[in-house]
Amino acid sequence: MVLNKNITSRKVIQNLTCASCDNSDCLIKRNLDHISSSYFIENKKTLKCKKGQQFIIEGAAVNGLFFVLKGKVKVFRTGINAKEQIVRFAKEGEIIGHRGFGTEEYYSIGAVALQDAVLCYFSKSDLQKALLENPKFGYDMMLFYANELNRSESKVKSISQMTVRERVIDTILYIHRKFGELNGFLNLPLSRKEYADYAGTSEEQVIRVFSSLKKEGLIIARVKKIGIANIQKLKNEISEHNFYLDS
DNA sequence: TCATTAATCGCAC
DNA sequence: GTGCGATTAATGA
Repeated sequence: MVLNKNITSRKVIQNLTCASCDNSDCLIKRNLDHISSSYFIENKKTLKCKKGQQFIIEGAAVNGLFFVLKGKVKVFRTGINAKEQIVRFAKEGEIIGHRGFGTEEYYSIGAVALQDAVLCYFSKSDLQKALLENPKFGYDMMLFYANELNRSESKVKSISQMTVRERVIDTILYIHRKFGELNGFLNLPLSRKEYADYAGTSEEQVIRVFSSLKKEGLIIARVKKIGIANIQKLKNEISEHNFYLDS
């Protein structure tokens, strides 16, 4: 585990306001017109996170939530034998730590930046007020929760019913859907271990599946850069499970 | 360059 | 399918 390296010092930047932010994927930004309480926006903090830095620690007290302004993040849970289960990956505009909202007192997940990231942080009480005062905002938030729940439910199914090979393919397709491609490679470099942690298998299995997929000409793998050579064939392999619905 | 870290592969269970 | 350990490749100081 390489986790506990960089969990200190979160840098706070002051000069970023929601009004000047251009992140149209952000739930807050999208609802800025509906949010009347200005204190809510004023109290937000913007943090910079370096690559590999952990900004949510499992078991820490929940005081608010994070929105990803820039960068990519992985969210995970530590299981027995310190095994990491990656719950999801998040990109710009997504909420992190949302399950801690409401009645939960402690984070049940950890989160680390996969690349240099900028995060917006809102306190729980401010957010609560804003949600109560703005139905449209609350509704958007609810849609987000519904989506997350749906995805997490399909994930349970995939882990219990798919073979290792299918799960790895599913993971590749998930990354592809979510982060897209750049120069023919998935736009998110991940280690084999991270693929394994998401797919619920071991690093070795991922390597094995990758090399057979490579031989079959379905993917291209150059170290951390993974490219999809034949997306249709990959989709076909897991089509009977209907898993490419999730986000 | 050298040291560290990640990726592979073979092999036993 | 799983997991250890040796080997090799890649990356970073």
